[in-house]
Amino acid sequence: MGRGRVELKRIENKINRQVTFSKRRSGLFKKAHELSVICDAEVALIVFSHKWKLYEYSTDSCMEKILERYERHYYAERHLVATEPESQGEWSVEYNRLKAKVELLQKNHRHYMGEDLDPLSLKELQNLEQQLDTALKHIRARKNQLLNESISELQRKEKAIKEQNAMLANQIKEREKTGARQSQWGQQDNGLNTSSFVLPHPHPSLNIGGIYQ
Amino acid sequence: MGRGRVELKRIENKINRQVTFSKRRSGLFKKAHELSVICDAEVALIVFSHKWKLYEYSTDSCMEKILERYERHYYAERHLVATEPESQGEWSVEYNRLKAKVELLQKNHRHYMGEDLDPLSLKELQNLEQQLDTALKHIRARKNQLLNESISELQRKEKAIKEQNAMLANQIKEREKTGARQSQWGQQDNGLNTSSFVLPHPHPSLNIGGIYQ
DNA sequence: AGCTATTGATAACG
DNA sequence: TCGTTATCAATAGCT
Repeated sequence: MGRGRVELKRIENKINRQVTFSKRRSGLFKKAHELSVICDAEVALIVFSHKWKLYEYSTDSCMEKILERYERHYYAERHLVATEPESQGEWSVEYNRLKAKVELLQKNHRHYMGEDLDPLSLKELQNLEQQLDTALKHIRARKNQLLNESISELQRKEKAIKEQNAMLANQIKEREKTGARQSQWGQQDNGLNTSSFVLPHPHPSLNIGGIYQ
Repeated sequence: MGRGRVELKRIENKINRQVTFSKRRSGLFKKAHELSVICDAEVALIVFSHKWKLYEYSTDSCMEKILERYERHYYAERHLVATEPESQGEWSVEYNRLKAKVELLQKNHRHYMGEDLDPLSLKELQNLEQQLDTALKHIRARKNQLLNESISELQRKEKAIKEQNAMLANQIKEREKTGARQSQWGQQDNGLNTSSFVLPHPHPSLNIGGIYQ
């Protein structure tokens, strides 16, 4: 609707996208409200802009109730009725809500581990694939970041140690010179006590790929 | 829209309400999807019919993620203010156990989505990477299986339709022959009534990758 | 934000 | 439930 048809594709122009978002969002909210009133339904609608700004609509302004019902839906009433006849107090409601949530999360998690895929549609599989692909990219980026940091740290340490080595070598050289001079008068404390050669405290282990932390 | 305007009021006629609900619901879902794609937004839409039947749409079929983000918007504050001082009974033990479980699952899930990776060690990242890699293999295998099944089905259909075409072409040829013969005696029913040419019922759509069912 | 030309959604009906 | 069509509503492109 409007001048010229619109294809189902992200609008690249930022300004245009923002304007369209604003218009369509209010249109969507209006339709959601109409559905809820005209057809006596409960509707919950959450929208995040691409900048994570939140917009929400819910029938009777009662989002929590609807979300709770949504989460409990997968747990079904069988548990509430059959397994929990001892609904002694209001806590059982909250408890069952949590229980439903756990089940939902676990189901989801199995999918994320590539299990129980049979009930998923092709579209859902494709979404899952893309989601995991993106996650994998993030994980690998973070891993590489850690590896690079470790490498940099190692190189820094290497450099420091080399410098220390050079210094030590220098000191030894000087000592030899002094020693050679002093050997003419015999062995005695030359004023350079051994503590001068003690290495600084070692760097703590970098623990690359450490198993326990 | 439609013949005659609609006022914002519950439809009393049950049948009408049901029909309108069905149509408007799919319209709303379509618009929600369009908004999410065209404007690069995240949308979660939950609808309960007045008989508590659940319908849902969410961007990328990832309702949990959006709801979690939604809850984080508000629960963040609430958590800081009210830190459950009402440990009234033994049930709170079980309840808190579940709560911890939920939090753990959610934390885990975020990691599986490539979020909140900073606190993870290199070793943990590598484990996660391998896990996701394996999951991705399973998901792609399943996806390919579905795709191949669809292709086979399409080829089967194609073959059937081709055979039908050949048959129809044959019938037409025969009919022309008969028609040519009969034209010598004038136009009359040749015994092949049109119903002989009616195609069998079409195969239902395979709905490959269909978003709305 | 406001204005239209258009397209899209859908109420009523079959 | 499904398709069609007359209407009305939403909105794309401009200003």
